[in-house]
Amino acid sequence: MADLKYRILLAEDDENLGSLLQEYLQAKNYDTDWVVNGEKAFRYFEQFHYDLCLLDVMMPVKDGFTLASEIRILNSDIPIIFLTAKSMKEDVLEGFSLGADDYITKPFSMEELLFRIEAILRRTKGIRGGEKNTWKIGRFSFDAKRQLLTGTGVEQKLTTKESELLRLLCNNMNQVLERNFALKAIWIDDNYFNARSMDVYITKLRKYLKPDPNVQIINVHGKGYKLVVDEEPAD
Amino acid sequence: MADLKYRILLAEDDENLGSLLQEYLQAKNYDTDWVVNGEKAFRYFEQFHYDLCLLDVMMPVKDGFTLASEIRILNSDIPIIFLTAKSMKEDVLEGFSLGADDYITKPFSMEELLFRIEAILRRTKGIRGGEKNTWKIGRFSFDAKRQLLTGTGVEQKLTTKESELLRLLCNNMNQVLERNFALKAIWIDDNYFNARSMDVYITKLRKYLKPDPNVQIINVHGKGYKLVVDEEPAD
DNA sequence: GATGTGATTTAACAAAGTTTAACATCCTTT
DNA sequence: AAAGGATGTTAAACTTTGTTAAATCACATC
Repeated sequence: MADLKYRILLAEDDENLGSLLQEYLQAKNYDTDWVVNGEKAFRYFEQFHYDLCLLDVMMPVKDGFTLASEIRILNSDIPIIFLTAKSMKEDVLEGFSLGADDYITKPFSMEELLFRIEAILRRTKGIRGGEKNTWKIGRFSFDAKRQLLTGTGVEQKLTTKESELLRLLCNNMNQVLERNFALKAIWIDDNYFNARSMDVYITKLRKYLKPDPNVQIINVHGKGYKLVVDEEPAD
Repeated sequence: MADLKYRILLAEDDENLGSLLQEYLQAKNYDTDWVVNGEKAFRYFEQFHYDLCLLDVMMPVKDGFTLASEIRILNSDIPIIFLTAKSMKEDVLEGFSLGADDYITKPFSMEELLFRIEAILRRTKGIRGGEKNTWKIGRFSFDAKRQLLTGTGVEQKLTTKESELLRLLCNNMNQVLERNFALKAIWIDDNYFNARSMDVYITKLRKYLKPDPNVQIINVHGKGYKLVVDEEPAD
């Protein structure tokens, strides 16, 4: 259970998106190889073993569909998810005929993608290691699935956004959660207004967490936020 | 149970869409014949046996409506689904008067179409091969076929709409069921009023499910709903 | 064809979720 | 210390959803 990592092949030519996705998937404990075109992707696929492919449709050198059909020759079972721009209905449909298991249209949120990945792995492999969805935060306990923050007697129902943000903070407990990363993960678009919106949510979370002075959301100027919990001296 | 395949007649002049649909339906275990105009479609219909017709409205040689009325002369029972471009309200209505069972506006997703097909076959024939139609929801058990929600002593009969909505929620247990998808799947049209109607049904379902506090229909603002069940710790 | 019954939709108002705006404060750099 | 950008905080604006009841529709029965 400890480190049965699934391996993902990610083919995406956009450098920003690619590295972001890789980082995110790594953080989620998927061993992810990222390549920037279909040509390289195929060479990787021949050489290494993967449990799932994430292919951008529009790529230089070799597009995602062509790549998929070649991959299918080598392996008719491996799950394939296409990343595609909106408004390409027909193309997407073409993709299905090549045996894609799913597709997701840009822009998408990280969480969305993760969900699709997990759903597919659940179908093809067994259940996955066990997505974590409850945390202890000082004297609170947070249930992301139920969107519930309990502790100090009261039980606080969280809204979806509050819950998603807190979940990200928990995933990066004691580390810096980068603003941009959180924005892309939750709001998809990291524009000015969404950034301000996120600030508002940070304030809200701080208010909820106030009852325990050992729990803090610390701002790291220009970088992001860090959820820190000072351990109670064992009495 | 193994290979009782339903047979579908698909009449669609767009080559891309046609072949794609055929492939998809084949993959979903429907034995599908695809023809590119109404003329041919009729000849096929005379000659072979089908369980369902999927007719494009706009076709050369013979349009879908004309075709449908001719098919109705030969067989007054067979389910017919029209594929139609958006913005043809009146035409669609005309179609219904010819005894169409349903219609779906382009562009549509494969999933949407599949759901409609299954819904209709569910109504007309019995249940389809591998389709799930009973679920455990916390301490309830839901039988979609008989539209019955049992648990906590009482036995609640559900109306058709209640049952279809709950079925969709169950199919996406613990995931977000998108508002739009549900609307298109159940109400066909995703306009404002139907959306409000759906809200009313969510309230009704919540009321039925209230007796078990571990079962919740959580709203995801702007996205949809998710049915979450907290697993009882096995005591 | 009128009538009654349950299902579904429409209406009306309440409540919650999210974003935007406005202004205060803090950090960093110069 | 001053300036400029980033963050904190609160409240208003706006959008979506919740809930209940009345109106309408659909269908069975008489």
